[in-house]
Amino acid sequence: MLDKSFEPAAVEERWYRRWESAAWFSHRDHQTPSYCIQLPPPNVTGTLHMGHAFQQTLMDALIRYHRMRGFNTNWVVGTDHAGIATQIVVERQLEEKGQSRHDLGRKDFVERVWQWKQQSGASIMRQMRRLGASANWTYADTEGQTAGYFTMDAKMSRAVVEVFVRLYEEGLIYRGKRLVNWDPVLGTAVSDLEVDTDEEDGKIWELLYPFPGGPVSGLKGLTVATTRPETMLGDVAVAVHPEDERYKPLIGEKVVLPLASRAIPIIADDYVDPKFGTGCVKITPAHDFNDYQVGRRHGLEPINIFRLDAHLNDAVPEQYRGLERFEARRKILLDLQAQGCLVSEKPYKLRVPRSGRTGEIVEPMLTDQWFVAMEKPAKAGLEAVAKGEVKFFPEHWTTTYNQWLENIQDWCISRQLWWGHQIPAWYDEHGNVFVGRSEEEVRQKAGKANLKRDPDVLDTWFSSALVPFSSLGWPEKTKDLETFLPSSVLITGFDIIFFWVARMVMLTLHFTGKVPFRHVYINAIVRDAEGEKMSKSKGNTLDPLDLIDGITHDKLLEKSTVGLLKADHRKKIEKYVKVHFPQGIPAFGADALRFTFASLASFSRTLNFDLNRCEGYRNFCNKLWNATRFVLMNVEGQDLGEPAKLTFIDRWIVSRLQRVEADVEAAFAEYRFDHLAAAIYHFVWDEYCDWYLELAKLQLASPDPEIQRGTRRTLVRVLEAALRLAHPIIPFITEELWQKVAPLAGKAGDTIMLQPYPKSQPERIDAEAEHDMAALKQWTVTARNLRAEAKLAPGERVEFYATAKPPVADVETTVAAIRSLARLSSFEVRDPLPDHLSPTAVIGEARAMLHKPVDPAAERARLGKESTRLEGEIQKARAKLTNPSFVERAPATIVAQERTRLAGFEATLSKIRAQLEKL
RNA sequence: GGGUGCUUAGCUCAGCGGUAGAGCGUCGCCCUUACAAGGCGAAUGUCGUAGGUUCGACCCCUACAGCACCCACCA
Repeated sequence: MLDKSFEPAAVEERWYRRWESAAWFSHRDHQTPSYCIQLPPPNVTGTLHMGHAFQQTLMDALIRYHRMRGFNTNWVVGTDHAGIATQIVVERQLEEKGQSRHDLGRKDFVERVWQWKQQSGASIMRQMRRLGASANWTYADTEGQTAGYFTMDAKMSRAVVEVFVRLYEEGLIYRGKRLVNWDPVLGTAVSDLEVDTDEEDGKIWELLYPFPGGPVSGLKGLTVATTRPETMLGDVAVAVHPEDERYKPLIGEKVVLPLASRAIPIIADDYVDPKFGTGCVKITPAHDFNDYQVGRRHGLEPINIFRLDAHLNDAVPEQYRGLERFEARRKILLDLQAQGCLVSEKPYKLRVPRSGRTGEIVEPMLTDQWFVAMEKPAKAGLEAVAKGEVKFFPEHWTTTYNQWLENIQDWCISRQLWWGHQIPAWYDEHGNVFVGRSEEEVRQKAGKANLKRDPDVLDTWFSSALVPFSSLGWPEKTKDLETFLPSSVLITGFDIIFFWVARMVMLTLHFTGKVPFRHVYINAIVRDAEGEKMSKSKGNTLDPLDLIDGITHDKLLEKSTVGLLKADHRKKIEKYVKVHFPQGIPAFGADALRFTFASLASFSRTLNFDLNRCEGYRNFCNKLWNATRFVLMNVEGQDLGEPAKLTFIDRWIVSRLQRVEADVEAAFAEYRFDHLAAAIYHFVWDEYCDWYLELAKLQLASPDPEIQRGTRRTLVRVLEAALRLAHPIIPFITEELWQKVAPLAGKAGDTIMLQPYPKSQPERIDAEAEHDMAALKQWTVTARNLRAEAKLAPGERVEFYATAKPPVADVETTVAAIRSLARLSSFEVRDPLPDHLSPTAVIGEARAMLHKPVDPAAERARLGKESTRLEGEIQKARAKLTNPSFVERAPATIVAQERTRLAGFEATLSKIRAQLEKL
């Protein structure tokens, strides 16, 4: 006997252990068609958030669905070393102890990060398991932690080195001194994508650069505008537009750079917009991307004025050396003012480039870096999508992908960090570069003993980009590469289309000639119930585990505010938690959470996570639980054998089952998880529970044992199929219930997760049964309406009269059902209806009434309202039908349908009018 | 500057060239032995605005407005 309500905690733990220890998550032979998903490897920077849980729910649903359909499924999982992000996490930990990574030294620091990685990686994998992820934990599990791969493990690292060496040998990786985005706090280059430029309030200054020989035609000098006055010390020219009449004569002349007392040329370049500001632009090639290009065009040598920590270096006049950049700005402005060279200072909105990781303002910095030439790979990447080898869902993301690849820049892949794949390049004492798979290989190639390895590491996305093939054993020619590449679908967020998706396409194509995946499903971004971005500082983040296990208000508050430094943040969060979670969060269980995610996964861009929805789906789980409980109570130990008779009610639910199975299959095929969740919900609750179970109660009481047997068989078989149907979304509860139901349905097996997925059988769709059931429902609902109208006492039963029998094949069964479901004491056909002042209604061709006195005024009001509605409908339908162009041009079926509707409305209206007369 | 998405019930969202839907919430009545995490019933909408195409538009087209996001080198 099942418990009275569904308690997820015990069920979940028990079944997950069983599934995993039985190795049911592993891929199978290579005979059957394969279905493979690559998990976007979570960063080992902490724990999983709602976005992860959402993605993983969808992936697991797809994997379970295809596994049940007999595919050789392989959900390849792993974790990402997440270079910068992880290094920062560990550096912060050291900071709390008053240490820096330099106190430890590189070797010990890296050792420290590895320790952290073990801890974080383990907690991530625990979370995924709690959610029910049927991932292939033992696949590519080099470190033996049943956690899949780690992007820095030995095997993955080998692939990284191999790719780097090959790209270098092909000339697609090169090293050079370039202007790159520099994070002065981290002391590393970052890629364009890792820089966020937001508009901020700042200032713009106008500076006067005087002519060396005194005023020229009334002008003291040229006035330039700048938002970064401190960079003036690195200026090498002033540029004007070549066609600008004001300055044309001055081109080739010089101005004096104040403070630095250097003379710099006036040059002409199209880049200058003569209409903006004064039409003169200071050129600082070493510290501005545009100026760098201008400088190159004019053969001007950049002057680097910053040290790597963004303090001024020795290239500037002595009084400024060593100053931090903003301190330098203040001093320079003061000095310019003193010299009369500061023309103006105005407030200005400017776009400030900040490092995505530290929030620090990045400094364009001339440094030696490694790059991947992207032009050729980008072309291939565009082509693969254009040819449909890779498809985006929703499709419009293709535009985003294309636009980025069409304007791609070379990718700076070197980072001046300690945590990551160290670049396999060595230098001799002359600075010559040697790239190879190992120091030994390089020594031999170079013929030199004294080599020094490049200290830099690779951008973390470099190794991520290889995952589709490196996780399958590349560079070995493995069977798995043939089987699981391309993978079936990638499920990921739009924020990493550039970082990751595009780069995987390019590099996988380049090294394997295959695309990495056939489909890309871009999932919605999870927001809170009000549509606000989830962020720690707002306190509106949710931990998926808290939704599964529940959490008290106090604990939640404690958790949300831990580690917060700012007092006003703390206050805001306390308020948020108090308002939104006054009672904390109840334990919804993993299934309810998963069902919520699925039902919210439409193709819209954001997903507002509403706790109320989650509660609704927990209730759904409980409904399913109790329906099973009912079935077991009525079927266990009872006769399920032949001969059995099926009524139209039995055939109806079987017919509905075929339809929902087809709907679910279609929804899976187009990644409409919301549709399939709704289809299952509606079938189980509104059809099976609300109607079939209620009617089954009657049939079980039938004197005919064949009807009883038929009902029991139908109850059990439909439920068993429904459990399999729902399993990919709600795996735990369906497994628990299936174990009890399956034997009764004549099914054997250790687990539901390896059972065949229900397949719609169109030949079992029964139009007659559906029609008759629709009539049964309609008559029942009408009778119930009349009951409500008549304000009957709770248990009160009344007589029911109708002018005709329900238009069904099996009148006897139908009438008995209506009597029972609408609680009628009798059902009699009388035409005309008895002359009582009772609530009446029209059902199709028939009229019906309850034998119960009614307040004439209330009844008049109700019928009046109904007749007004009908008059409106009639007017609309008539207007259509009297419009010749509608009758001529609309399809015949539509015209006929409209005629039928009109006739129906008119018949109903006349009956209602007759009743109104009587009142 | 370029691009994308969104605008439908109080809230969160589906939807389709032919009768506007769901969940949650709201309002009645009911503890009817599967389930009160429940049952039965009810109310609620100029489908952002203005045009156009069409016999017919919430749906297709155009413009506009508002919201959100992405990309881009204007000092």
